[in-house]
Amino acid sequence: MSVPKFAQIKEFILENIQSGEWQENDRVPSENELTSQFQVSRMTARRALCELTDAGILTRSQGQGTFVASFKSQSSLLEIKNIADEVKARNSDYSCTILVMESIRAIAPIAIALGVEVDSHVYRSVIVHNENEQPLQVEERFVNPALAKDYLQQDFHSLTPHEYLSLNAPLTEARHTVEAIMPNQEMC
Amino acid sequence: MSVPKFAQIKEFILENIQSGEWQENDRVPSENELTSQFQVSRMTARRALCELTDAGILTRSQGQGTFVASFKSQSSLLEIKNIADEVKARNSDYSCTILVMESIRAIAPIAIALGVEVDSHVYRSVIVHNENEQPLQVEERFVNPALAKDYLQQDFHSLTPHEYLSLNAPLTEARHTVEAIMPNQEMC
DNA sequence: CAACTCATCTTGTATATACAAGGAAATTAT
DNA sequence: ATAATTTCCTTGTATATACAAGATGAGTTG
Repeated sequence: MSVPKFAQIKEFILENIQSGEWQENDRVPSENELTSQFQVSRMTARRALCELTDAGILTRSQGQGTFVASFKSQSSLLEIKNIADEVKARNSDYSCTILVMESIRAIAPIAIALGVEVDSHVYRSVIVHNENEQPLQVEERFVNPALAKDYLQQDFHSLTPHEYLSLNAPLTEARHTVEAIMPNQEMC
Repeated sequence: MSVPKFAQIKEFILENIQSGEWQENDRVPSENELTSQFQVSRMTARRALCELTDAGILTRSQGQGTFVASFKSQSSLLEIKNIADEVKARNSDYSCTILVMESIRAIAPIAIALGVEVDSHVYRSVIVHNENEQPLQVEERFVNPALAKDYLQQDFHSLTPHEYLSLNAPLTEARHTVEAIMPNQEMC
């Protein structure tokens, strides 16, 4: 058994998503269906689904099924989730504050780093990560809009769904605070 | 069964780490030991260990055992790992380049955001995340050194251990490139 | 028609079991 | 004494099974 069965099923699912066969929010085969299709036990099919869910590629809902996660709610959420886990392991509590979330014109160095033209529009976010109420990190991010069209919506959406964080509950106790603030007042 | 058994075991392990009872790289109880201590099946004990491993709190090695992960290799690595997963799901390949990794003196707005004094030392990193060779995000990070003493070593170390990424293999195909470059040439 | 119950499908938790494979230490053979 | 083998403990993969719990729709009942 060179490549484990559960990994084969994961590949199968990933390929269907990558090819566009299964779109966002589409339903993917249930545990029982995968059990039949791949001639494996339910636990093995389940493992594939669960690991892809942990990775943020799928979402699951008891009684309903498993679905392709919307790409919007990936990058930032996962990141926050894992930073939260780490902080929790260090016996702390986590929170973050979004200072800035905007679209700006790229100044030269940013444009060069992103490979876009100077003065073209890029997305920018500034987030403060707090540990025990104390600011731990200031994270500034510039995003190439050509490659991530809905970055702004993505992060704005990722704040409202308190549900998502509730799902990953036991370890995650992240708290989101939105404080839309004037841009460009703290950099340069 | 209000709180699942596997979650209780996770809590037990986390508490021992948080209290300092189990230090970094210490060995934690094996699946069989947890099975006896908590009177659960091996699969349940295993689940607790695996989930904490996925969260980056533990590391496992076949034949050796399960150990408390060193905190150094957490935040940045996990983050990279998950961004990599996301990019993979979008049918892309991922790489990142560390442009800057340094200790600087905080200018006013950064100092305020981090709650430290102006001109005091803070850590700063600039990382470019690439998708299909194209720069997707520029991520700049300022870190409060009082709360994360080894941030610089942390990220420098996180580049050499190619092993870590190999472990999380199936989904992760991250590639690290270090290009130590002069600081402060692209911001302001 | 409305409300309720029930069957059914889904995911979630948990167990017992089996074998494979890696690592380390004790045992044995050279 | 050194080298090879064996043994044991560890994690990794996989199965079959059981019951719980959420969601949905069909059917029954009022």
